[in-house]
Amino acid sequence: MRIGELSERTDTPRRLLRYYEEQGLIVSERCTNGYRSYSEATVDRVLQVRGLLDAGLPTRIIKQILPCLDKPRAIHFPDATPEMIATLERERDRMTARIDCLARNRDAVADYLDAVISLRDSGAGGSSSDLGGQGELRERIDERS
Amino acid sequence: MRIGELSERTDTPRRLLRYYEEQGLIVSERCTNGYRSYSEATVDRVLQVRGLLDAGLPTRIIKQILPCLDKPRAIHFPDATPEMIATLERERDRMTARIDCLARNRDAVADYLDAVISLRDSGAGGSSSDLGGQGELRERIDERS
DNA sequence: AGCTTCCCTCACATCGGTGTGACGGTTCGA
DNA sequence: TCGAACCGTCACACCGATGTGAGGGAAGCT
Repeated sequence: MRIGELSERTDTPRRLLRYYEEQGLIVSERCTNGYRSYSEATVDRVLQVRGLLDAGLPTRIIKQILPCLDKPRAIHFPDATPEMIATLERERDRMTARIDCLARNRDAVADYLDAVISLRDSGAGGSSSDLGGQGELRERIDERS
Repeated sequence: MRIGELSERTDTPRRLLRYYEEQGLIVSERCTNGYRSYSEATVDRVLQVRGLLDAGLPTRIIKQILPCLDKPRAIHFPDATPEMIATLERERDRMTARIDCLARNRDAVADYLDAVISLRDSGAGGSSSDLGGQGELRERIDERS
């Protein structure tokens, strides 16, 4: 498939597809005219890349973890140098930290929404003040990195 | 506490603390000389902000969800306009998507690491090829946004 | 042939988070 | 009283992800 179709199917500007390729996140072949040609699998790859980018990982890191993600999860581990392993372990832990932070805060937002919605549905209209209501709000302390 | 201490305790450049304040993510009082003065709670707030920033949320969004996160989780819902609620719901869902994407990929990295390490420990030294080994690698397909 | 639509490369612009330094005031200990 | 260490504002610079457009081929329709 050419870049236009890939762009549509992934909802990603062509500009960015070329950029991702330049950063080594996706690959393409070239037709006899210079057009880029992508395999079907690139669609998922692009979606994956964009998800990670959106989750705050820089292209540099994404590029490093991509080899872990290759489709048939074959047993072709590259050289797997100790530094490479250390890097992956570090990134795995950073991802875990991100997940925890996001989850905590998402839960807080969700709780807030649940409370405000049940409040609204049960009649009470106004804004601030009032203590000693019937809706119990559990504590939620967050910190992190 | 003044900005220097906050900076040390949160491992955050003063520059950024001022920036976060400018973006409305933290607040400060001012001493009689113009020095900023922070409450103890600001330490956690800064950590929280940095965690979210690191997880890919822009300050604009963080600012919007912060009211949901206030410490005693009091019942002082502000006006809570419908648009505000809609925004929060959207962000909650985006955070969930991020979490899922990160978790999937983190698990893939973790599996890869487990495999490569157990392989190394069980003797086999080399690089690529070989199919039909004893370490079963489960499939792992990811996509997303 | 001409027109439209796709593709190419190149390059400059923007935006958000961050680094850095200039320049000046305050606090405090030697 | 001097100097070090702290604070303030302002402003320019950087980097990574992204937008945008210029200038030019290639493919396909009519």
